[in-house]
Amino acid sequence: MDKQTITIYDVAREASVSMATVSRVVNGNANVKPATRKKVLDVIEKLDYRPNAVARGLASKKTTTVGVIVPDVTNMYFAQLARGIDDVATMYKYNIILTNSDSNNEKEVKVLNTLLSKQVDGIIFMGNEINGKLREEFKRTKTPIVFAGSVDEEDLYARVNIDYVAAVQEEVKNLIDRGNRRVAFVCGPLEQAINGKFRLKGYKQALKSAGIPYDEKLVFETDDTYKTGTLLQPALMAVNATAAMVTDDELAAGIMNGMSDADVKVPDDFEIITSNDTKLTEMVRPKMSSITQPLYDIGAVAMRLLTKLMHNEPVDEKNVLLPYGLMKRESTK
Amino acid sequence: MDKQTITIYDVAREASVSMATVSRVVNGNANVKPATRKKVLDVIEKLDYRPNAVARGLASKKTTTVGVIVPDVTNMYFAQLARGIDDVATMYKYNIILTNSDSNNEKEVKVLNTLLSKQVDGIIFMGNEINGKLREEFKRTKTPIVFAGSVDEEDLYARVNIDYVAAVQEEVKNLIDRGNRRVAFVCGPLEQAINGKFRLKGYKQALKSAGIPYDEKLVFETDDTYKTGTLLQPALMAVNATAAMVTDDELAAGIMNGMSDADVKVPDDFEIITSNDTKLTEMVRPKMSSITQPLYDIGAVAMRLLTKLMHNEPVDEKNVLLPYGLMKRESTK
DNA sequence: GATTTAAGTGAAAACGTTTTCAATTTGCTG
DNA sequence: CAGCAAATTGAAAACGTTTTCACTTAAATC
Repeated sequence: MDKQTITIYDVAREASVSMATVSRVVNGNANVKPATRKKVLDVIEKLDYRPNAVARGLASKKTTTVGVIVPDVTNMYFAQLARGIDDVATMYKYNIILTNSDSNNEKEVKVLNTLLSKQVDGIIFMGNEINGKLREEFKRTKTPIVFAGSVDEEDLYARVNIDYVAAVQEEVKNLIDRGNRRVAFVCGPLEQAINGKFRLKGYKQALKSAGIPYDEKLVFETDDTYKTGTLLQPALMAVNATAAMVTDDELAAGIMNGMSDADVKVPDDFEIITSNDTKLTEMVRPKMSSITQPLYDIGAVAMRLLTKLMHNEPVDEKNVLLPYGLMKRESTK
Repeated sequence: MDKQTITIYDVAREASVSMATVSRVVNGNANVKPATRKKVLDVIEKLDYRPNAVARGLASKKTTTVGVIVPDVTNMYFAQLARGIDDVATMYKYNIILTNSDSNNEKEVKVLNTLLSKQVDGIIFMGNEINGKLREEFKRTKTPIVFAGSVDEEDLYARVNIDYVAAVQEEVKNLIDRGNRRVAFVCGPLEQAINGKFRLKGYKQALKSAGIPYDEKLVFETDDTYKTGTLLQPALMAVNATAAMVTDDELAAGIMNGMSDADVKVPDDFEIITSNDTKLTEMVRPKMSSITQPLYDIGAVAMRLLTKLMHNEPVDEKNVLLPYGLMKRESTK
């Protein structure tokens, strides 16, 4: 407990300079005579002095730490985003406080507040349902926030995404063009804007363009889990769907395996296209065709954007859309 | 920038008490008259005061933050551990600074030092090669450290694992008993003690018990990636292996898919057993048989152990071994 | 060599808490 | 109602930095 810590004051005394000077050399301030700098550096080395980041944070009001709120790191989609975030954070000398929210609103609010109390310099938020309470909390803080892979209907916050509407529309169109008249839309909670307002919109637009009436029975609102996917086959068959546009890879994998287990051949009897292009798409058999998103980059760009915000640099566009694509694998014809 | 923050002093003035009293009510200290407590609480509410955790950390020398060093969150094995850690950390009011090391020694040392400079109250380390420099750094800090899913040959640090030797031995024995005379051992870097000293030992012991001579050609040292796994089929066939004990699920999935793509039937022509029992084992086809490890629990128990260390509570056993098992799925006969 | 300017340095005041210690109140006991 | 212990409170000193401002010193100019 009584660890005798070496402070800046010890260094100052030992090098017979003032704390201010030590602080200057530690922070690479130019206004120090080379000779003094060397002297101080030597003492630092000798005493093995390590600046205390907490004290530094209090004095400078910068913690070089950012908060990252994620639904669940255990989901590859978010894990890959998180990795992108951490890598560029490290690049800019920031660290990340990572917290799992389970997309639970109460937890999100709570964790946001503890992050703010810890004086993080910025926040990256993932999660797509920004309801009243949470939005309020977002609004009252001056700490920069950016959303990663998460939409903001109100267009208030910086964020980086792909064009979900266009991507889904395009792929559903492809499905239709290949002869599928009954394309299911299997998604996570519709309350989440990314599903309910964006992807669903793309789905509807594709139907409309093809002159196919929208049939509510074809949309399946789920919880985005593998398990749920495996149980969906009977329901999908019951509505005569011949293809599905799925919004999550684990969910899609579940559906696909459920189909295979029920002897429904993918893609011959049922086509599946998924949305996140995580590693998983390559690991399952058949490999899943997917909308491609630069997951790592979404995280990386979001973090980069956040550094700009934190340093008061101008940002040209706060709604960043990264390019998407289609990776045709084996779950579509 | 000039965000007018409400400090404890503002609250004290407004409630006409001293800072000390405010501090007491904020920290739930019992020695406050109920009436004063209420008065202070009201002012806190009214002013919307939020304690500054950085100042608090400086004064109390506790940051309620722990550092977590992980090779790569993008690997499900670690993601699941991390999730366990975060959940119990939250339970005990801690937050987690998560950093990816890529098992790179230089990065590990660097990140450890920045975590220490940030005055984390404890550290959870994942990674299995504790070489000179890193070990040195570990030794010189008084900050509690626990290893999660990571062995320590020197038996110095608290850690939570399963009995890798026994688990591997048991499963290799099963493979042999089923008639496999040529069982390959496919692992990550042998430099890492968990592979080179523990699992390999179990493998050798199983061979020995069965009177099968150890053949170096049957051990494949890899980098634990899916991609590498997919390329291994020819080499495995070349040495006439009929089964493989694999140390990582993604790697195993790669091998299995490589086999299937080369028309080698799993498990009829080649049996595979993997080691981590991540979600992935259920998603691939055939589903992979695996040594089961309570991944989430390893993380959770590690964090729980760390809280004890941080609070100077006695710990009965610093080398915690959680139970393992075997989940027979479809990649073994 | 006197004067001006720039470079280098230090003293001390923040930063927003916790914590120690002493002082004051309060509640009991007899 | 004196006397004492217990319960409440406040003043002020940490905690380990950064940062401002004024002061020296060294260099540059004429």
